[in-house]
Amino acid sequence: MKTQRPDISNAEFDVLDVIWDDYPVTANEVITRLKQRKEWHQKTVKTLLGRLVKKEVLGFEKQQRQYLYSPLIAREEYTKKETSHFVSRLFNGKIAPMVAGFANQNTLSKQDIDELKSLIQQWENDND
Amino acid sequence: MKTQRPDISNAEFDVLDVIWDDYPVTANEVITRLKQRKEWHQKTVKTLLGRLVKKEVLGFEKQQRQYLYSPLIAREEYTKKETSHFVSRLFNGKIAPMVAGFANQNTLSKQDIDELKSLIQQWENDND
DNA sequence: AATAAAAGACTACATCTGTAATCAATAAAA
DNA sequence: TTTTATTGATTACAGATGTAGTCTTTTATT
Repeated sequence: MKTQRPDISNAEFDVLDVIWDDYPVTANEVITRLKQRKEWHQKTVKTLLGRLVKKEVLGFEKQQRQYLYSPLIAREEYTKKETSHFVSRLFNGKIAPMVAGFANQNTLSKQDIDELKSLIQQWENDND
Repeated sequence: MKTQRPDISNAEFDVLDVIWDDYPVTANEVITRLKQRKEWHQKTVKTLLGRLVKKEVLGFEKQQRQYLYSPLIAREEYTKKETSHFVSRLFNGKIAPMVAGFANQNTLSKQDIDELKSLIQQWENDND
């Protein structure tokens, strides 16, 4: 059984993303949060919420007439899987070339470097 | 003008991927290469080639009755842009958390670590 | 020369996506 | 209590995508 990733579209991801920030949330709160970044009609957001529920990416419980949505997948789980998938498709599963490409396209800060060093340090502690 | 990424679908990417390996190529050669990894009808491959041409991701020149296809975008260009986009969407543009997530999901080899170290080394040489 | 095979062009069609509008049920307001 | 507003459910619809099939034009074959 291959590790499966739920198929989340771009628009759906934007919705999920603000829900991960803090949940459970009502549809209205989601709409409000998205207003900061997107120019979506509320109906659009509701459609996306419905699709995420159908895809079993979101769950909800009723609070009177409204729903309180919560993610059924943790952000970390999702990003880890997507990253593996991405690196495996574009970089043959090799992380260094991806970082190299990123560094070549973007500017790395001292902090980025320090964090990477720290990761390496940790790996070396675990693997001596 | 925002840096634009040509919109290449998953299936289209698989086609482009084998073309990047070596080109120019005829449709038949592309079909042959893809047989190793996909179970696609040749008509399917031809459709994808046509769509990539329409999207100006591939160019071609006639060789008698056949076409010889070549990419109009370098693999490196494409992967760099996709990576930036990916990291910015899923990790707020921060590369270290993405590497951390990857490392947590996958096993890093000594070679991966060495390559990362080397990248850091290089950055430090350039930024002292 | 008539026929078949092959290449690309065009067409097909179900599903997914982006982006809502309408409908039905219910709660709030007048 | 009749009206209105609000919530989720259902429907809409064009363009993208996966996955081919048919049509037209050439080039091989017989």
